[in-house]
Amino acid sequence: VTWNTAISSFSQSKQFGEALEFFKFLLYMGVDPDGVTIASVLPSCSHLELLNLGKEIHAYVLRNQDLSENSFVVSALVDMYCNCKQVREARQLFNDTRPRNVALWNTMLAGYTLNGCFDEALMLFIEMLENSGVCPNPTTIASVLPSCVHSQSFADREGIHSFIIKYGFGGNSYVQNALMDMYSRIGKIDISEGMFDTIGSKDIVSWNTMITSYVVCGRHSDALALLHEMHRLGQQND
RNA sequence: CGAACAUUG
Repeated sequence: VTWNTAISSFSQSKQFGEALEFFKFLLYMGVDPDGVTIASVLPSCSHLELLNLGKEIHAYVLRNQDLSENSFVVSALVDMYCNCKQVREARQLFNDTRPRNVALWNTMLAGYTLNGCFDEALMLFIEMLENSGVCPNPTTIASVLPSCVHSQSFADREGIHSFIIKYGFGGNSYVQNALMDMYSRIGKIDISEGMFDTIGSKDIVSWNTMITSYVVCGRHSDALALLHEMHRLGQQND
């Protein structure tokens, strides 16, 4: 338990290397890791793209009934495979896993989006809505929105917006930012502008999204004005 | 008690 808190504090402060070092040290000491340890250390493999270590951990998980049934562990494994560009492996694991909770679906959707498999992401999203019995949450929406933007075969961009409102996710800042980004990418920057003005708590991503939207459509003076306002309000950026 | 997934760059 003490070890787990050490590992999770490492990985939550983005010190992935340290988390892994500590994990290896624990194994060396003969401690056998539980589900929390595994789920805490896997994001480190994921972000550092250490596929081989991730596979070793997967092998270890397969040898242990409790670990294989831990939903946190399975999601973390799927995420690790996606971040290492092993979408096939991730999907395999996803297919073999039951029951599938929201986070597992979210992980798979985000993985498809990350790897540019936009149509697959949308297909999976539809499958989730139709026959999974699992309800989407704001994370689901924020994972799948970029795929709506980039997929050629998805035309109904406003449809997804009303869908979001219907589910009551319109107030989530991740969703708001993703929607702003979507509208500016399809050339409806006036809608992005309107959303930006009504967002109560603008974060760095909101500002960045709006500023770069102005830049890409050639409204450089608006971009600069917004940049200055951001600095005036004391936001961070780099 | 503590652990996994998301939006711009």
